[in-house]
Amino acid sequence: MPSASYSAPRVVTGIDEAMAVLRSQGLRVSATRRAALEALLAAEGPVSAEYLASGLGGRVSGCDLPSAYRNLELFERLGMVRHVHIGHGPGLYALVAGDEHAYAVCERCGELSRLSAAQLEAIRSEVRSANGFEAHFSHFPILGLCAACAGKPAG
Amino acid sequence: MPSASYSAPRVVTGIDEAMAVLRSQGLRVSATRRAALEALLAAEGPVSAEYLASGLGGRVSGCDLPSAYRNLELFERLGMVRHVHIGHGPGLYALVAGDEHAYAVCERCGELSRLSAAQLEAIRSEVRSANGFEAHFSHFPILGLCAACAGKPAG
DNA sequence: GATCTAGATGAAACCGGCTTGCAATTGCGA
DNA sequence: TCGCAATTGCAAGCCGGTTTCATCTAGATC
Repeated sequence: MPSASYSAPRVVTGIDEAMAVLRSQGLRVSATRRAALEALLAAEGPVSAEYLASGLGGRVSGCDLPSAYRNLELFERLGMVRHVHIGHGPGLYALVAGDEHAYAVCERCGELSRLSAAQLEAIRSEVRSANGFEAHFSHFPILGLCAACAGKPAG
Repeated sequence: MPSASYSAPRVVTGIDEAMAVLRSQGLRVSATRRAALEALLAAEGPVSAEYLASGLGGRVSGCDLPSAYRNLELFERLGMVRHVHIGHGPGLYALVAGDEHAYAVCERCGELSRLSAAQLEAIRSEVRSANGFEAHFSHFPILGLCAACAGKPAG
């Protein structure tokens, strides 16, 4: 599920900055959009559209699910938000952060491991020399076997 | 969507070999399973469960969709089949082949590029040294920008 | 401040991919 | 050949996500 349109990342750190981005594109700053952005800023990690629409479980103000999807897609197009797919559940959305990172998931035990920007760059450089692709690994996790499971025979 | 259970690859090249694998596990060789395996052998590349259930569009005998999914999942557990997710559509299933490979998809123009086993091994070795993971890239494609799109400014 | 209008919202229905429940069927060992 | 558990097909259901459309509202214009 590659995003329909890829856009340059745009790091926003506060609600006013985010709303300025909207206005600079001639888009409206509605109560719903403000709520969604505030929820994203308040969230501690990537959250599902449903959780966001519920106002992080009631902690902040929410909106209906289709609107959440519409706005998340918009924010993503503007480069303020990215979404990841980890596991079988829904996609998880988060504001674009300064430090890029990615996840690796063990297919056998489910262990989740985070790769730093430096580690990613080494891998990316290997892909670049293989086929010229400028890869990022932020949308899908890297799948495989963690060190512990790789040592054991296949179940 | 990592597979629920990872299993060692088991390359089968013919229908008899595949049925022997089933029998060796105490599983039944039903007409439906034989049909599914013959369709997979006849398919020219990864196919969706729906296309498989239709008997590759009527060319061979098919079965109902839930049975197709059940059997594909079984074959995957036995290591004979793997499935990939490329683009937004359904997962695509194929018999495990001798030559491992993976895909890279450009997020902007959609270009699909195949990575050889040797190229993959170089990338995998980089991941291994980063976090000890034994990565494979056969379930999700590697996403990024192809050489051509990476050169142009973000749209 | 009142008016106007395109852009945004919410409610409901819809969609595709996949799974589950269950009665009917069938492979295959005895 | 018989018996029964594994397997099947059908129908319904589930879940993540999208579309439709009438209503509402941000914000430009007067």
